Amino acid sequence: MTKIELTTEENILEAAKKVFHKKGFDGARMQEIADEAGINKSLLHYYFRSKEKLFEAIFQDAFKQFLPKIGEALISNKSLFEIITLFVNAYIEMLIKNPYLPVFVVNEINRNPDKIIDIIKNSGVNPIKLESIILSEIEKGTIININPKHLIINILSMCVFPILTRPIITGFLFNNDTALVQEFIEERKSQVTSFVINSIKLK
Amino acid sequence: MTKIELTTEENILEAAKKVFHKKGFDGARMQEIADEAGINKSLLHYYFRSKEKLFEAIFQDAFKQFLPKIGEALISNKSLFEIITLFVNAYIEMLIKNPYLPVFVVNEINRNPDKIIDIIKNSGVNPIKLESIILSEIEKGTIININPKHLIINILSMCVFPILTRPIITGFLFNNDTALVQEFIEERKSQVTSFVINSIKLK
DNA sequence: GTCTATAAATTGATAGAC
DNA sequence: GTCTATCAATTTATAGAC
Repeated sequence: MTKIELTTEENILEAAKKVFHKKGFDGARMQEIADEAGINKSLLHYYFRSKEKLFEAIFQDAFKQFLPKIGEALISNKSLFEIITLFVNAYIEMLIKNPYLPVFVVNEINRNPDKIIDIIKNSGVNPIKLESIILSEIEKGTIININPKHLIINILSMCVFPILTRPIITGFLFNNDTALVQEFIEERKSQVTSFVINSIKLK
Repeated sequence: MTKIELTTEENILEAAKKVFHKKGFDGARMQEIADEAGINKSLLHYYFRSKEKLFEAIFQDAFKQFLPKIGEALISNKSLFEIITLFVNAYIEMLIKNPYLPVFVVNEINRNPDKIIDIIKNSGVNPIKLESIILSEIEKGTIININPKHLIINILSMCVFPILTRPIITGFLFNNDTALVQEFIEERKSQVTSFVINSIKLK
């Protein structure tokens, strides 16, 4: 970890991310963000006009990161199985590094769908394009006939859900042994990949 | 819908459930719960001592309901495939009827894991017992060799995730066509079932 | 740009009449 | 049991000195 000199604005954004991700909009306090950033509360309003504005900045970032990116995995004509393998590994790895991200995004979107829709519109994010790839693989006869939307949701579900419910899993499946849970989450990368491929490959 | 005469306490609990599920603990207001119940704010404190106490009552109920119950599906020596089919159908059906339940539970548990652990302990809920059934099926050679914990999480993931992320799915996969999304969620029952069985059955 | 002081509004909770 | 009135604490936001 290199200690980099941050501008005040970057400093605020980092502190706000930490607090908003952990407590959500309703639970977060401007005072706590100021303390976390080591500055005065008024400065928050000086840089961002209101709590809402500051939140929007944080949420946009979080949402973009949460959205599945298959860009890198798509390069250079890889097979669907390779794409799935690469994506699952990269996505779970990102989620491990940002454990609060899924709860934060999912919660805020459900609590305030209307407000969020506007934020998303302004973020210029595009829907994923994996669907057509899956369809062409079905036509080619590489995989079984399956509704691409369901396949996509199946994959995402199995990546994100364990992160979302980690505290419950820890308690109920692993008797609060956090080391075992960490191992379990790591295993998901290979487990999800093989579970999916096993289900859609032609016999 | 039959209009049943409710006691004041039941009335409060119903209103509190509605508000807490939708807004979470931090977002919920005692005033709003009182309005929803058509009573005075002070009465909330008369029946339940504080906002926290009222919340605990609601959360315990929600958590119990959220926990997968395979009790009914286990009766009378059904095969694993039948158990999975019955469970997935019943669980998704329950989630459709309680769309705010998963976000509510997942969010509160992540925001305040310690507080929640106590509540869970007092609720007397037991860990699920599907694991041993899966293991015995593997020994019998009915299904492939798979880590039961991963299989269980896979199934739960694919049931719950679409409900949790419904607003995002609506926007990105269905261009905000809510009727299509409803149909999609209904399809999950059969899609998840066959996806799972397809993956674990011996070829 | 950054701080102190304070306003203005909200909210959980209680006291007390009926 | 139910209501009115009100307190006490919190919290976002602003005014103004430096």
